[in-house]
Amino acid sequence: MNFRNHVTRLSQYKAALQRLEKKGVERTHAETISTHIGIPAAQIRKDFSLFGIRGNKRGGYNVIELLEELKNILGLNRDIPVILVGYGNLGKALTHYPSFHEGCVRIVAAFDPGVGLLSNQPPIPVYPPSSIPSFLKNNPVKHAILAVPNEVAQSSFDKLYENGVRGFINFSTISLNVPDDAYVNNVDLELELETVIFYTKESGKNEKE
Amino acid sequence: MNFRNHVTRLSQYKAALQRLEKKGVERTHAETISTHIGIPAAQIRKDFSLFGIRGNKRGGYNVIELLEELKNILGLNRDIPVILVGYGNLGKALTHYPSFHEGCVRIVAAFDPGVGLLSNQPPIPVYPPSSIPSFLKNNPVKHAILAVPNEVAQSSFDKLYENGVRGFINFSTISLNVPDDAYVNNVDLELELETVIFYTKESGKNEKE
DNA sequence: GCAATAATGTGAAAAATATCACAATAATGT
DNA sequence: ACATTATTGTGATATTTTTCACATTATTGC
Repeated sequence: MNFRNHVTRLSQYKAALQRLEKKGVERTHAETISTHIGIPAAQIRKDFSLFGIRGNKRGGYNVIELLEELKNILGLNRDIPVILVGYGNLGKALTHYPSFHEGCVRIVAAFDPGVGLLSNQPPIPVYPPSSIPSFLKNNPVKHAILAVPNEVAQSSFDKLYENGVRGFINFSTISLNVPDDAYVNNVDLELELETVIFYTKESGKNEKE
Repeated sequence: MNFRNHVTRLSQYKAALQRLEKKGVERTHAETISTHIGIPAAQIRKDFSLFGIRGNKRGGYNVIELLEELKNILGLNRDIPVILVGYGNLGKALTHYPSFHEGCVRIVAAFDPGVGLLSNQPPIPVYPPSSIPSFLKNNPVKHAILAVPNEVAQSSFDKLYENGVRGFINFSTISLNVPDDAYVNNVDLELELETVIFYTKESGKNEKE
Protein backbone atom coordinates (compact mmCIF):
# COMPACT_ATOMS: atom_id res chain seq x y z
CA MET A 1 0.00 0.00 0.00
CA ASN A 2 1.64 3.23 -1.05
CA PHE A 3 -1.44 5.47 -0.80
CA ARG A 4 -0.47 7.37 -3.91
CA ASN A 5 -3.98 7.42 -5.40
CA HIS A 6 -5.56 7.97 -2.03
CA VAL A 7 -3.42 11.00 -1.31
CA THR A 8 -4.12 12.53 -4.70
CA ARG A 9 -7.82 12.14 -4.09
CA LEU A 10 -7.66 13.49 -0.53
CA SER A 11 -5.98 16.56 -1.94
CA GLN A 12 -8.79 16.91 -4.47
CA TYR A 13 -11.37 16.58 -1.72
CA LYS A 14 -9.55 19.24 0.23
CA ALA A 15 -9.63 21.63 -2.72
CA ALA A 16 -13.34 21.00 -3.26
CA LEU A 17 -14.04 21.52 0.43
CA GLN A 18 -12.15 24.80 0.41
CA ARG A 19 -14.36 26.01 -2.40
CA LEU A 20 -17.46 24.99 -0.48
CA GLU A 21 -16.16 26.72 2.64
CA LYS A 22 -15.52 29.90 0.67
CA LYS A 23 -19.13 29.83 -0.50
CA GLY A 24 -20.23 29.54 3.11
CA VAL A 25 -21.63 26.01 2.83
CA GLU A 26 -21.77 24.31 6.24
CA ARG A 27 -22.59 20.68 5.56
CA THR A 28 -21.94 18.46 2.60
CA HIS A 29 -22.29 14.84 1.47
CA ALA A 30 -20.28 12.28 -0.40
CA GLU A 31 -22.77 12.62 -3.23
CA THR A 32 -22.28 16.40 -3.46
CA ILE A 33 -18.51 16.19 -3.50
CA SER A 34 -18.83 13.49 -6.13
CA THR A 35 -20.77 15.68 -8.54
CA HIS A 36 -18.26 18.49 -8.01
CA ILE A 37 -15.10 16.58 -8.78
CA GLY A 38 -16.33 13.51 -10.65
CA ILE A 39 -15.14 10.83 -8.24
CA PRO A 40 -17.77 8.22 -7.28
CA ALA A 41 -19.40 8.74 -3.90
CA ALA A 42 -18.56 5.19 -2.83
CA GLN A 43 -14.91 5.90 -3.51
CA ILE A 44 -15.04 9.03 -1.42
CA ARG A 45 -16.61 7.21 1.52
CA LYS A 46 -14.11 4.38 1.20
CA ASP A 47 -11.23 6.85 1.31
CA PHE A 48 -12.66 8.61 4.34
CA SER A 49 -13.15 5.26 6.02
CA LEU A 50 -9.54 4.25 5.35
CA PHE A 51 -8.21 7.40 7.00
CA GLY A 52 -10.66 7.30 9.87
CA ILE A 53 -12.79 10.24 8.83
CA ARG A 54 -16.33 9.82 10.17
CA GLY A 55 -19.46 11.66 9.12
CA ASN A 56 -23.01 11.66 10.40
CA LYS A 57 -25.40 8.96 9.37
CA ARG A 58 -28.04 10.96 7.59
CA GLY A 59 -26.42 14.37 7.81
CA GLY A 60 -23.19 14.09 5.85
CA TYR A 61 -20.13 16.00 6.89
CA ASN A 62 -19.47 19.35 8.52
CA VAL A 63 -17.43 21.26 5.95
CA ILE A 64 -15.05 22.96 8.38
CA GLU A 65 -14.41 19.82 10.41
CA LEU A 66 -13.88 17.69 7.35
CA LEU A 67 -11.49 20.24 5.91
CA GLU A 68 -9.56 20.24 9.16
CA GLU A 69 -9.29 16.47 9.17
CA LEU A 70 -8.14 16.37 5.57
CA LYS A 71 -5.50 18.98 6.26
CA ASN A 72 -4.26 17.02 9.25
CA ILE A 73 -3.94 13.85 7.24
CA LEU A 74 -2.15 15.63 4.42
CA GLY A 75 0.20 17.43 6.80
CA LEU A 76 -1.16 20.83 5.82
CA ASN A 77 -2.15 21.97 9.28
CA ARG A 78 0.86 24.26 9.55
CA ASP A 79 2.86 26.52 7.25
CA ILE A 80 5.11 24.60 4.89
CA PRO A 81 8.17 26.49 3.69
CA VAL A 82 9.43 25.45 0.28
CA ILE A 83 12.48 26.56 -1.67
CA LEU A 84 12.66 27.00 -5.37
CA VAL A 85 15.82 25.85 -7.09
CA GLY A 86 16.14 27.37 -10.54
CA TYR A 87 14.59 30.78 -11.04
CA GLY A 88 14.08 30.68 -14.78
CA ASN A 89 10.77 31.17 -16.51
CA LEU A 90 9.12 28.23 -14.84
CA GLY A 91 10.47 29.19 -11.44
CA LYS A 92 9.14 32.72 -11.82
CA ALA A 93 5.77 31.38 -12.87
CA LEU A 94 5.60 29.24 -9.75
CA THR A 95 6.25 32.17 -7.42
CA HIS A 96 3.14 33.77 -8.92
CA TYR A 97 1.06 30.59 -8.89
CA PRO A 98 -2.08 31.62 -7.02
CA SER A 99 -2.51 28.43 -4.96
CA PHE A 100 0.83 29.01 -3.32
CA HIS A 101 -0.43 32.27 -1.90
CA GLU A 102 -3.77 31.08 -0.59
CA GLY A 103 -2.79 27.78 1.00
CA CYS A 104 -0.26 27.03 3.71
CA VAL A 105 2.58 26.39 1.28
CA ARG A 106 5.11 29.24 1.12
CA ILE A 107 7.92 29.61 -1.35
CA VAL A 108 10.43 31.28 0.95
CA ALA A 109 13.46 31.65 -1.30
CA ALA A 110 14.82 30.87 -4.73
CA PHE A 111 18.32 29.89 -5.85
CA ASP A 112 19.72 30.61 -9.27
CA PRO A 113 23.18 31.28 -10.72
CA GLY A 114 21.83 34.24 -12.71
CA VAL A 115 20.86 36.05 -9.53
CA GLY A 116 22.67 39.24 -10.53
CA LEU A 117 20.85 39.61 -13.84
CA LEU A 118 17.33 39.97 -12.50
CA SER A 119 15.67 43.06 -13.87
CA ASN A 120 12.45 43.33 -11.90
CA GLN A 121 12.30 43.09 -8.14
CA PRO A 122 11.45 39.41 -7.49
CA PRO A 123 8.63 38.65 -5.02
CA ILE A 124 10.92 36.43 -2.93
CA PRO A 125 14.63 36.61 -2.13
CA VAL A 126 16.84 35.04 -4.79
CA TYR A 127 20.30 33.76 -3.84
CA PRO A 128 23.15 32.09 -5.71
CA PRO A 129 23.14 28.27 -5.53
CA SER A 130 26.35 28.33 -3.52
CA SER A 131 24.43 29.67 -0.54
CA ILE A 132 22.05 26.71 -0.39
CA PRO A 133 23.94 24.92 2.42
CA SER A 134 24.15 27.94 4.68
CA PHE A 135 20.54 28.88 3.97
CA LEU A 136 19.33 25.42 4.90
CA LYS A 137 21.44 25.42 8.04
CA ASN A 138 19.56 28.49 9.25
CA ASN A 139 16.18 27.54 7.75
CA PRO A 140 15.49 23.83 8.00
CA VAL A 141 13.25 23.62 4.93
CA LYS A 142 12.23 20.08 4.00
CA HIS A 143 10.73 20.66 0.56
CA ALA A 144 12.07 21.93 -2.73
CA ILE A 145 10.84 22.58 -6.22
CA LEU A 146 13.49 21.61 -8.74
CA ALA A 147 13.06 23.77 -11.83
CA VAL A 148 16.56 23.53 -13.23
CA PRO A 149 17.89 22.28 -16.60
CA ASN A 150 18.33 18.52 -16.94
CA GLU A 151 22.12 18.79 -16.88
CA VAL A 152 22.24 20.05 -13.31
CA ALA A 153 19.15 18.28 -11.95
CA GLN A 154 20.95 15.39 -10.28
CA SER A 155 23.69 17.53 -8.74
CA SER A 156 21.12 20.05 -7.49
CA PHE A 157 19.11 17.22 -6.01
CA ASP A 158 22.18 15.79 -4.29
CA LYS A 159 23.14 19.10 -2.76
CA LEU A 160 19.63 19.63 -1.42
CA TYR A 161 19.39 16.11 -0.07
CA GLU A 162 22.73 16.45 1.71
CA ASN A 163 21.37 19.53 3.41
CA GLY A 164 18.23 17.91 4.67
CA VAL A 165 15.61 18.42 1.98
CA ARG A 166 13.49 15.27 1.60
CA GLY A 167 10.45 16.14 -0.52
CA PHE A 168 10.83 17.27 -4.12
CA ILE A 169 8.90 18.27 -7.16
CA ASN A 170 11.09 17.66 -10.15
CA PHE A 171 10.34 19.48 -13.40
CA SER A 172 13.39 18.18 -15.18
CA THR A 173 12.89 15.22 -17.48
CA ILE A 174 15.67 12.94 -16.36
CA SER A 175 14.92 10.29 -13.79
CA LEU A 176 16.78 11.17 -10.63
CA ASN A 177 18.70 8.78 -8.47
CA VAL A 178 16.87 9.09 -5.16
CA PRO A 179 17.69 7.64 -1.71
CA ASP A 180 14.91 5.67 0.00
CA ASP A 181 14.11 8.30 2.57
CA ALA A 182 13.44 11.04 0.04
CA TYR A 183 10.35 11.44 -2.08
CA VAL A 184 10.36 12.90 -5.58
CA ASN A 185 7.28 13.72 -7.57
CA ASN A 186 8.19 14.09 -11.21
CA VAL A 187 6.13 16.55 -13.22
CA ASP A 188 6.89 16.14 -16.89
CA LEU A 189 4.92 18.58 -18.98
CA GLU A 190 5.95 17.05 -22.28
CA LEU A 191 4.62 13.71 -21.12
CA GLU A 192 1.35 15.29 -20.04
CA LEU A 193 0.94 16.88 -23.42
CA GLU A 194 1.76 13.67 -25.24
CA THR A 195 -0.97 11.89 -23.34
CA VAL A 196 -3.43 14.44 -24.65
CA ILE A 197 -2.16 13.98 -28.17
CA PHE A 198 -2.68 10.23 -27.99
CA TYR A 199 -6.30 10.61 -26.97
CA THR A 200 -7.06 13.08 -29.72
CA LYS A 201 -5.01 11.39 -32.42
CA GLU A 202 -7.98 10.42 -34.54
CA SER A 203 -11.27 11.71 -33.33
CA GLY A 204 -13.61 8.86 -32.57
CA LYS A 205 -10.96 6.20 -32.17
CA ASN A 206 -9.56 6.36 -28.65
CA GLU A 207 -12.70 6.99 -26.68
CA LYS A 208 -12.26 7.78 -23.07
CA GLU A 209 -13.98 4.58 -21.96
CA MET B 1 -9.60 -0.21 -20.83
CA ASN B 2 -8.66 3.47 -21.04
CA PHE B 3 -4.91 3.01 -21.64
CA ARG B 4 -4.07 5.95 -19.41
CA ASN B 5 -1.20 4.21 -17.62
CA HIS B 6 -0.06 2.52 -20.77
CA VAL B 7 0.15 5.79 -22.66
CA THR B 8 2.05 7.49 -19.87
CA ARG B 9 4.56 4.68 -19.89
CA LEU B 10 4.88 4.62 -23.68
CA SER B 11 5.72 8.29 -23.50
CA GLN B 12 8.38 7.55 -20.89
CA TYR B 13 9.82 4.82 -23.07
CA LYS B 14 9.88 7.24 -25.96
CA ALA B 15 11.82 9.81 -23.92
CA ALA B 16 14.30 7.17 -22.78
CA LEU B 17 14.75 5.93 -26.34
CA GLN B 18 15.38 9.46 -27.57
CA ARG B 19 18.17 9.80 -25.05
CA LEU B 20 19.67 6.50 -26.18
CA GLU B 21 19.40 7.58 -29.81
CA LYS B 22 21.16 10.84 -29.05
CA LYS B 23 24.01 8.86 -27.49
CA GLY B 24 24.25 6.83 -30.68
CA VAL B 25 23.12 3.55 -29.14
CA GLU B 26 21.75 1.19 -31.81
CA ARG B 27 20.16 -1.68 -29.92
CA THR B 28 18.60 -1.91 -26.51
CA HIS B 29 16.69 -4.34 -24.25
CA ALA B 30 13.75 -4.27 -21.93
CA GLU B 31 16.19 -4.70 -19.06
CA THR B 32 18.25 -1.67 -20.10
CA ILE B 33 15.24 0.60 -20.44
CA SER B 34 14.09 -0.69 -17.08
CA THR B 35 17.23 0.40 -15.27
CA HIS B 36 17.03 3.81 -16.95
CA ILE B 37 13.50 4.70 -15.99
CA GLY B 38 12.71 2.35 -13.12
CA ILE B 39 9.83 0.44 -14.68
CA PRO B 40 10.08 -3.36 -14.45
CA ALA B 41 11.24 -5.10 -17.62
CA ALA B 42 8.22 -7.41 -17.59
CA GLN B 43 5.96 -4.38 -17.61
CA ILE B 44 7.79 -2.93 -20.56
CA ARG B 45 7.50 -6.14 -22.54
CA LYS B 46 3.82 -6.44 -21.67
CA ASP B 47 3.17 -2.90 -22.87
CA PHE B 48 5.03 -3.52 -26.11
CA SER B 49 3.09 -6.72 -26.59
CA LEU B 50 -0.24 -4.94 -26.08
CA PHE B 51 0.55 -2.38 -28.77
CA GLY B 52 2.02 -4.91 -31.16
CA ILE B 53 5.65 -3.86 -30.84
CA ARG B 54 7.92 -6.81 -31.57
CA GLY B 55 11.60 -7.15 -30.80
CA ASN B 56 14.16 -9.82 -31.59
CA LYS B 57 14.40 -12.91 -29.51
CA ARG B 58 17.91 -12.64 -28.17
CA GLY B 59 18.81 -9.25 -29.62
CA GLY B 60 16.39 -6.81 -28.04
CA TYR B 61 15.13 -3.84 -29.99
CA ASN B 62 16.57 -1.57 -32.65
CA VAL B 63 16.53 1.87 -31.07
CA ILE B 64 15.50 3.82 -34.16
CA GLU B 65 12.79 1.37 -35.17
CA LEU B 66 11.37 1.17 -31.68
CA LEU B 67 11.32 4.93 -31.40
CA GLU B 68 9.49 5.14 -34.70
CA GLU B 69 6.89 2.64 -33.55
CA LEU B 70 6.36 4.44 -30.26
CA LYS B 71 5.93 7.74 -32.05
CA ASN B 72 3.40 6.19 -34.39
CA ILE B 73 1.36 4.79 -31.54
CA LEU B 74 1.46 8.07 -29.67
CA GLY B 75 0.55 10.09 -32.75
CA LEU B 76 3.86 11.93 -32.71
CA ASN B 77 4.96 11.03 -36.22
CA ARG B 78 4.11 14.48 -37.55
CA ASP B 79 4.31 18.07 -36.30
CA ILE B 80 1.64 18.88 -33.74
CA PRO B 81 0.66 22.54 -33.56
CA VAL B 82 -0.57 23.67 -30.16
CA ILE B 83 -1.93 27.01 -29.04
CA LEU B 84 -1.37 28.58 -25.68
CA VAL B 85 -4.30 30.33 -24.09
CA GLY B 86 -3.17 32.66 -21.33
CA TYR B 87 0.25 34.22 -21.74
CA GLY B 88 1.00 34.98 -18.13
CA ASN B 89 4.04 33.74 -16.26
CA LEU B 90 3.21 30.09 -16.73
CA GLY B 91 2.41 30.59 -20.38
CA LYS B 92 5.73 32.35 -20.96
CA ALA B 93 7.54 29.57 -19.17
CA LEU B 94 5.95 26.98 -21.42
CA THR B 95 7.06 28.75 -24.60
CA HIS B 96 10.60 28.36 -23.33
CA TYR B 97 10.15 24.78 -22.14
CA PRO B 98 12.98 22.92 -23.87
CA SER B 99 11.02 19.77 -24.78
CA PHE B 100 8.65 21.81 -26.87
CA HIS B 101 11.53 22.89 -29.08
CA GLU B 102 13.16 19.50 -29.55
CA GLY B 103 10.12 17.30 -30.16
CA CYS B 104 7.39 17.54 -32.77
CA VAL B 105 5.11 19.65 -30.60
CA ARG B 106 5.05 23.31 -31.64
CA ILE B 107 3.43 26.14 -29.75
CA VAL B 108 2.32 28.20 -32.71
CA ALA B 109 0.53 31.11 -31.07
CA ALA B 110 -0.61 32.48 -27.74
CA PHE B 111 -3.76 34.39 -26.79
CA ASP B 112 -3.96 36.86 -23.96
CA PRO B 113 -5.98 39.99 -23.21
CA GLY B 114 -2.83 41.82 -22.10
CA VAL B 115 -1.31 41.48 -25.55
CA GLY B 116 -0.52 45.18 -25.85
CA LEU B 117 1.47 45.33 -22.63
CA LEU B 118 4.23 42.90 -23.57
CA SER B 119 7.64 44.47 -23.04
CA ASN B 120 10.01 41.96 -24.59
CA GLN B 121 9.55 40.53 -28.03
CA PRO B 122 7.77 37.20 -27.41
CA PRO B 123 9.13 34.09 -29.16
CA ILE B 124 5.72 33.34 -30.70
CA PRO B 125 2.92 35.59 -31.95
CA VAL B 126 0.54 36.72 -29.21
CA TYR B 127 -3.01 37.74 -30.11
CA PRO B 128 -6.03 38.98 -28.18
CA PRO B 129 -8.50 36.22 -27.16
CA SER B 130 -11.11 37.71 -29.46
CA SER B 131 -9.14 36.49 -32.44
CA ILE B 132 -9.25 32.84 -31.39
CA PRO B 133 -12.16 31.92 -33.72
CA SER B 134 -10.64 33.49 -36.81
CA PHE B 135 -7.22 32.05 -36.01
CA LEU B 136 -8.63 28.55 -35.67
CA LYS B 137 -10.59 28.91 -38.89
CA ASN B 138 -7.34 29.52 -40.75
CA ASN B 139 -5.21 27.16 -38.65
CA PRO B 140 -7.08 24.02 -37.66
CA VAL B 141 -5.17 23.39 -34.43
CA LYS B 142 -6.56 20.54 -32.35
CA HIS B 143 -4.66 21.05 -29.08
CA ALA B 144 -4.47 23.83 -26.54
CA ILE B 145 -2.71 24.57 -23.31
CA LEU B 146 -5.06 26.38 -20.94
CA ALA B 147 -2.99 28.56 -18.64
CA VAL B 148 -5.63 31.06 -17.65
CA PRO B 149 -7.06 32.08 -14.25
CA ASN B 150 -9.78 29.83 -12.83
CA GLU B 151 -12.48 32.42 -13.42
CA VAL B 152 -12.17 32.29 -17.18
CA ALA B 153 -11.12 28.64 -17.55
CA GLN B 154 -14.54 27.25 -18.45
CA SER B 155 -15.41 30.04 -20.88
CA SER B 156 -11.99 29.75 -22.54
CA PHE B 157 -12.46 26.03 -22.82
CA ASP B 158 -15.91 26.45 -24.36
CA LYS B 159 -14.69 28.92 -26.95
CA LEU B 160 -11.83 26.64 -27.95
CA TYR B 161 -14.07 23.59 -28.10
CA GLU B 162 -16.59 25.41 -30.30
CA ASN B 163 -13.78 26.19 -32.69
CA GLY B 164 -12.60 22.63 -33.00
CA VAL B 165 -9.95 22.15 -30.31
CA ARG B 166 -10.32 18.70 -28.74
CA GLY B 167 -7.22 18.03 -26.64
CA PHE B 168 -6.35 20.18 -23.65
CA ILE B 169 -3.90 20.59 -20.86
CA ASN B 170 -5.61 22.49 -18.11
CA PHE B 171 -3.49 24.29 -15.52
CA SER B 172 -6.46 25.87 -13.78
CA THR B 173 -7.70 24.20 -10.65
CA ILE B 174 -11.41 24.01 -11.33
CA SER B 175 -12.81 20.88 -12.85
CA LEU B 176 -14.04 21.70 -16.31
CA ASN B 177 -17.27 20.58 -17.84
CA VAL B 178 -16.06 18.61 -20.83
CA PRO B 179 -18.00 17.05 -23.74
CA ASP B 180 -17.36 13.36 -24.41
CA ASP B 181 -15.38 13.90 -27.57
CA ALA B 182 -12.81 16.19 -25.94
CA TYR B 183 -9.98 15.15 -23.70
CA VAL B 184 -8.63 17.26 -20.86
CA ASN B 185 -5.53 16.47 -18.88
CA ASN B 186 -5.56 18.46 -15.65
CA VAL B 187 -2.20 19.47 -14.27
CA ASP B 188 -2.62 20.80 -10.77
CA LEU B 189 0.69 21.90 -9.32
CA GLU B 190 -0.69 22.50 -5.84
CA LEU B 191 -1.94 18.94 -5.75
CA GLU B 192 1.42 17.64 -6.89
CA LEU B 193 3.14 19.55 -4.14
CA GLU B 194 0.67 18.37 -1.52
CA THR B 195 1.40 14.79 -2.44
CA VAL B 196 5.05 15.42 -1.72
CA ILE B 197 4.21 17.01 1.60
CA PHE B 198 2.19 13.98 2.66
CA TYR B 199 5.07 11.62 2.00
CA THR B 200 7.55 13.71 3.93
CA LYS B 201 5.22 14.69 6.76
CA GLU B 202 7.10 12.76 9.40
CA SER B 203 10.25 11.10 8.25
CA GLY B 204 10.06 7.38 8.69
CA LYS B 205 6.29 7.12 8.82
CA ASN B 206 4.95 7.05 5.28
CA GLU B 207 7.54 4.93 3.61
CA LYS B 208 7.30 4.62 -0.11
CA GLU B 209 6.47 0.93 0.06
C1' DG C 1 26.04 -27.53 -38.10
C1' DC C 2 25.17 -28.03 -33.12
C1' DA C 3 24.99 -26.59 -28.39
C1' DA C 4 24.72 -22.91 -25.38
C1' DT C 5 22.82 -18.63 -24.29
C1' DA C 6 20.29 -14.36 -23.96
C1' DA C 7 16.34 -12.15 -24.49
C1' DT C 8 11.54 -11.95 -26.02
C1' DG C 9 6.46 -12.70 -25.60
C1' DT C 10 2.67 -14.19 -22.98
C1' DG C 11 -0.65 -17.08 -20.26
C1' DA C 12 -1.47 -17.62 -15.58
C1' DA C 13 -1.16 -15.91 -10.76
C1' DA C 14 -1.04 -12.31 -7.60
C1' DA C 15 -1.83 -7.84 -5.95
C1' DA C 16 -3.97 -3.56 -5.98
C1' DT C 17 -7.84 -0.76 -6.76
C1' DA C 18 -12.56 0.42 -7.44
C1' DT C 19 -17.49 -0.60 -7.20
C1' DC C 20 -21.59 -2.51 -5.33
C1' DA C 21 -25.10 -3.18 -2.26
C1' DC C 22 -27.04 -3.04 1.91
C1' DA C 23 -27.29 -3.10 7.06
C1' DA C 24 -26.86 0.42 10.50
C1' DT C 25 -28.41 4.62 12.25
C1' DA C 26 -29.19 9.57 13.04
C1' DA C 27 -32.19 13.27 11.72
C1' DT C 28 -36.73 14.69 10.35
C1' DG C 29 -41.66 14.83 10.14
C1' DT C 30 -46.17 13.53 11.96
C1' DA D 1 -43.12 8.56 20.63
C1' DC D 2 -43.03 6.29 16.23
C1' DA D 3 -42.41 5.70 11.38
C1' DT D 4 -40.00 7.34 7.55
C1' DT D 5 -36.12 8.66 5.14
C1' DA D 6 -31.46 10.01 3.90
C1' DT D 7 -26.92 8.99 4.18
C1' DT D 8 -23.03 6.78 6.16
C1' DG D 9 -19.62 2.89 6.62
C1' DT D 10 -18.02 -1.38 5.08
C1' DG D 11 -17.78 -6.45 3.83
C1' DA D 12 -18.07 -8.72 -0.33
C1' DT D 13 -17.42 -8.65 -5.24
C1' DA D 14 -15.64 -7.24 -9.49
C1' DT D 15 -12.24 -5.18 -12.26
C1' DT D 16 -7.86 -3.57 -13.41
C1' DT D 17 -3.10 -3.65 -13.22
C1' DT D 18 1.21 -5.69 -12.27
C1' DT D 19 4.31 -9.41 -11.68
C1' DC D 20 5.93 -14.02 -12.36
C1' DA D 21 7.80 -17.71 -14.70
C1' DC D 22 8.90 -20.17 -18.45
C1' DA D 23 8.39 -21.93 -23.23
C1' DT D 24 10.09 -20.03 -27.48
C1' DT D 25 13.50 -18.63 -30.60
C1' DA D 26 17.27 -15.80 -32.76
C1' DT D 27 22.14 -15.15 -32.19
C1' DT D 28 26.69 -16.37 -30.97
C1' DG D 29 30.61 -19.33 -30.37
C1' DC D 30 32.80 -23.60 -31.12
